[in-house]
Amino acid sequence: MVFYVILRVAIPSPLHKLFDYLCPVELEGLAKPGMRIKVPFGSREIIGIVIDTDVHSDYSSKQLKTALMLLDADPVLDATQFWLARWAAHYYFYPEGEALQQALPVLLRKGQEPTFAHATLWRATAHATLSSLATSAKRQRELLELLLRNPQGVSTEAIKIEGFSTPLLKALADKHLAESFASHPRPYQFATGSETILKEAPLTLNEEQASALYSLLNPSHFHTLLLEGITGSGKTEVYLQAIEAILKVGKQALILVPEIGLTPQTLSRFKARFQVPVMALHSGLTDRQRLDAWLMARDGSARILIGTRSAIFTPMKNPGIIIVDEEHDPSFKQQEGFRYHARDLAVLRAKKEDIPLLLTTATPSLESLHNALDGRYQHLHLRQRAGNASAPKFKFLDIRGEALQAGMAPELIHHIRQHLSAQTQVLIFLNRRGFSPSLICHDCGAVNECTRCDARMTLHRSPAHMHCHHCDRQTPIPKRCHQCHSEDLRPSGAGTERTEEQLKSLFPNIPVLRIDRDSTSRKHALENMMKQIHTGQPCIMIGTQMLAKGHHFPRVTLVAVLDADAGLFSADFRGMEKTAQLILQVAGRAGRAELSGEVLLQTHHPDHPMLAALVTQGYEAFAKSELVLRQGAGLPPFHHHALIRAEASRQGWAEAFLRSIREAIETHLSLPPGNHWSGPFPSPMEKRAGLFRSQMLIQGRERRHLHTLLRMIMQEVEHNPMKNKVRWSIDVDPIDSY
DNA sequence: AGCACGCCGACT
DNA sequence: GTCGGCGTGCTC
Ligand SMILES: [Zn+2]
Ligand SMILES: [Zn+2]
Repeated sequence: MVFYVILRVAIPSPLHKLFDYLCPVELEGLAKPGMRIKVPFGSREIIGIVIDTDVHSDYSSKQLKTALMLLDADPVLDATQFWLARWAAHYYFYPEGEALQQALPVLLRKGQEPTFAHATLWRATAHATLSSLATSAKRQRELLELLLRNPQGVSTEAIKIEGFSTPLLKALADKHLAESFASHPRPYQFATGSETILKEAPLTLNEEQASALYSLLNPSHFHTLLLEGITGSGKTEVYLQAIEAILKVGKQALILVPEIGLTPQTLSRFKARFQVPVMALHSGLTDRQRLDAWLMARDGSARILIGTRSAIFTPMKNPGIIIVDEEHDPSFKQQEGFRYHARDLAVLRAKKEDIPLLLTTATPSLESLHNALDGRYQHLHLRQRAGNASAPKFKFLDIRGEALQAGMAPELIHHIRQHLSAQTQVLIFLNRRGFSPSLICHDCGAVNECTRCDARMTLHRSPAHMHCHHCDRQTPIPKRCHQCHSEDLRPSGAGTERTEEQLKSLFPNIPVLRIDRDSTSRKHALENMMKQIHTGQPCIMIGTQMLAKGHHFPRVTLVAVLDADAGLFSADFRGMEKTAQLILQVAGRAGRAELSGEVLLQTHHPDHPMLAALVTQGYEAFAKSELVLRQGAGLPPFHHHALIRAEASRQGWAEAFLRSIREAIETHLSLPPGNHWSGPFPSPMEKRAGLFRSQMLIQGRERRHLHTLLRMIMQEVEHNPMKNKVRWSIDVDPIDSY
């Protein structure tokens, strides 16, 4: 009898299973979990990840194919990554092979070696000293310093990342102070022990900051600190100093920031403070740059790693701390495919690696607040504004019965005029792009709708076209009504373009800057507008969420929110929370330093209890009463949600599919306790991008029982004859219900 | 998701 | 006749 060694392999395919292969004799003893392996799969050969070696298979050795080759001598995925990606795959019901794949840089998925690009390295020549350069040659001296600190060589790439230009390097080379040599090891390395960490001195902490820093670093083991502080309260300084402390003991820091938060300004803040290699992991990197960054993180040479959602899977050799900045930001939850929440995975990872986790925000998510109130997180506040700046004054502008001009009440326009004449800047927030959200026939009332979605087309003027924001369909602006052929088509409602136009005509001598995705899509457009704003001259900014995140406007004294009612009566139970967070975030742009700010909220509901609580008692009071409502209604974070979505090309198919799943389970199986199942019902926007959508919601009192039910659903889908006619997905802990 | 296999319409 | 349309089924 022959014994075969059998390998269990995760294959990147949408199938929710693992696959077994015979281990070729020459690979016996070599294959380890976390290694890439090439295997035959159907008619092709693909790269999978070894999950387990020497397993028992339900398939006979005759049915099993033989694995082809190992791609790694050591696991590419370290133990933490391997565990985290698999844990997330199970928790979010995503195929393990796909999840593991997403934890790897693209080049490794394609089978490339986990090595740095062949690079030209630079080092100082044997006789080079700083005194060989004139004191006036500041940048050259800095570059030479860098080279002197790294006698083993620095790659051209790393020199550029540090902000030195090629001519600068050439100047040193011409003076025979620097020389190049070929190699392909890591492009960057600091000798441990002798490294300089800081480039600039840290600021002095106030008492609250100092105690937050202390709580974060003590103990140095796993614990989660939720640090709540308004803009300008110095949260960043706290974590910069926490990073400094962990760098001093030779460890690395991982910082997650929201999708629009990874700006050059954010990065320069770190680079200005720290001497050590800072790596940004963002969508602008080439596959090669991403792999190099990943490798530098893994071998410990990159000390500070800043990235968006997917950076949670970046390996670290010496993990010291994880920081999730703006922890409430929805971009930490992936909205399609592998629907993980990076903040939640950060908790898991920090626990696994036994390091502190810092969550910072001005407006905690109710999930995090709930965890803090339950004692799972420490919760500290920074209540003092830096430089003793006074908090902005909030005021409701009751717009009931008011005649609005492009979304603005006369009193608002009056306020804008006042602030501008005081030579300060005004920021207007309207979370709606385009000129107008609908185009209506004045004679018959017909609305211009998207043919592929249950939604109105948005009118854009620059450039002029109709645009569906749900499926991206674009058409010319119609000249006549499609129903009655009238030519009297009128835009109804205001978007940023329309408000911009109105402001320009009201204030012809004042620059009006529109900041939204459309106006900033051209390269440097945003940068140029920011430059103009930072001259400090009076101006009006009108924009969407883009304005609310990341940017600081010290000369702004008036912030106006045109539609504070946006989330008030939304079908989504998180609407109120999202609106409150946005309002406070926008308000945080006003009145820094010596100028005090004013925040005007245009609303039809100045007496709405939640809105009033937010404005008069602050976010925390608001959030606590919102938590009470959630608890009463059995909503998250008290109960847990999972949303089963389905879509199909024909109306009714998606719903029929979901219904048959539900019926099959309810008639043949006994349900785990504590779950409340609702639906299927049509999605809030039933038709979108030409597909008809339906969904079911499951609310579970206990996670394990909810997951048991979800596993039953997975099983049932496998055998369901309609599964190929629909696209479907499970969303665990969904953050919206579209 | 890929990819092959297979069974009908319309093109050289 | 055969090229290709995409429905159906399978991947250890
Ligand atoms: Zn009409
Ligand atoms: Zn559409």
